[in-house]
Amino acid sequence: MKKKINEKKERLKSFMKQKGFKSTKQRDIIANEFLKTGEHLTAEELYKRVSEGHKNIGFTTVYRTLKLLAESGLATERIFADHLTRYEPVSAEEHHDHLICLNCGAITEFENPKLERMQVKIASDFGFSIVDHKMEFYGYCRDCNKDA
Amino acid sequence: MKKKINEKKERLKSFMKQKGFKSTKQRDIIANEFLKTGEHLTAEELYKRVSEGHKNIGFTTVYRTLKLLAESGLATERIFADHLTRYEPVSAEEHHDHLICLNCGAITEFENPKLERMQVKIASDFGFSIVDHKMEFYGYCRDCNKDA
DNA sequence: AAGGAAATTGAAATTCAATTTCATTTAAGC
DNA sequence: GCTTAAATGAAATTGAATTTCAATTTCCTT
Repeated sequence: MKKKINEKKERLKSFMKQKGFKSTKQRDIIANEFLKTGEHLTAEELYKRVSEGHKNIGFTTVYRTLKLLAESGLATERIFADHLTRYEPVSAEEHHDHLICLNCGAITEFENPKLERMQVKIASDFGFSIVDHKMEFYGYCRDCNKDA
Repeated sequence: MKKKINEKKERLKSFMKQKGFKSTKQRDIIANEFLKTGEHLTAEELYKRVSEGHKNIGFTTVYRTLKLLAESGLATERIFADHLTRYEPVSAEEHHDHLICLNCGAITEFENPKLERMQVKIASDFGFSIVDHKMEFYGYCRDCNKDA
């Protein structure tokens, strides 16, 4: 797990070098916290986490670092039904989709190759070539079903 | 087709009565244009259409009428990758999904019962009960593929 | 049909996340 | 160490979405 994060940090470093971007303390701290956390965070949420330990890091820098991570391919921007922009570390794994609990807000990821294949087929039947897709289920998770 | 629209207008009327809302010229005109158009329109777009023939109708009223239509179950709010809120008349048909062209912006609808069933099954494997779901394909449509 | 309470309208103001600006600070090649 | 181009962060700006409020309209009651 730690290995993977270091791998990603290396990838970020080389991307930045190639683009002529500088490596800074702030970016290191922010990227580290983001990759470590591995959740669907808004810039605001990541800012809160980061600034707990580092009161001198500004929101703008967190925001821009997330954009940078997205540009370098280490993060993906996602917008769910609450309209907020969230960021998620990109894994080497397959494309995945999301289950979103309307009660507790938990976001669960899943992947299903069979579903993926079906999607590609449907699209091609329309003469449509897929670049990306998005699929979200909204409902109630196991825990919240239990409580009800 | 015209029948369906009238049916919907009836539905709207009874919803409004029940809720104690008043029927006005503006609402009639806006709802009519919206139901007639049947596309994925933003409030801004619908406002432009409506105000061509009725220069005295304000944007706010269009906006509020769309919200009202959504409340009454005659429209659905949708947000695609451009982050704008669009409204779409609700049809009696099955749930449907969207193909969105990254070049020309065309939004094509499709439905696939087999896919739906698969989705329900996947969700239930996670102990998840689905209330709603959203699926969007981003890519290039037949026409734009041709041009390239 | 007139009166009046309550809802509607629409221009303007406000909100709020997202993004940009700009003066100051910092990183990294020479 | 010096230089300069990029990075930082507080504050300002943007733009869609939403709310406010005075004037208007609907519709219920008489």
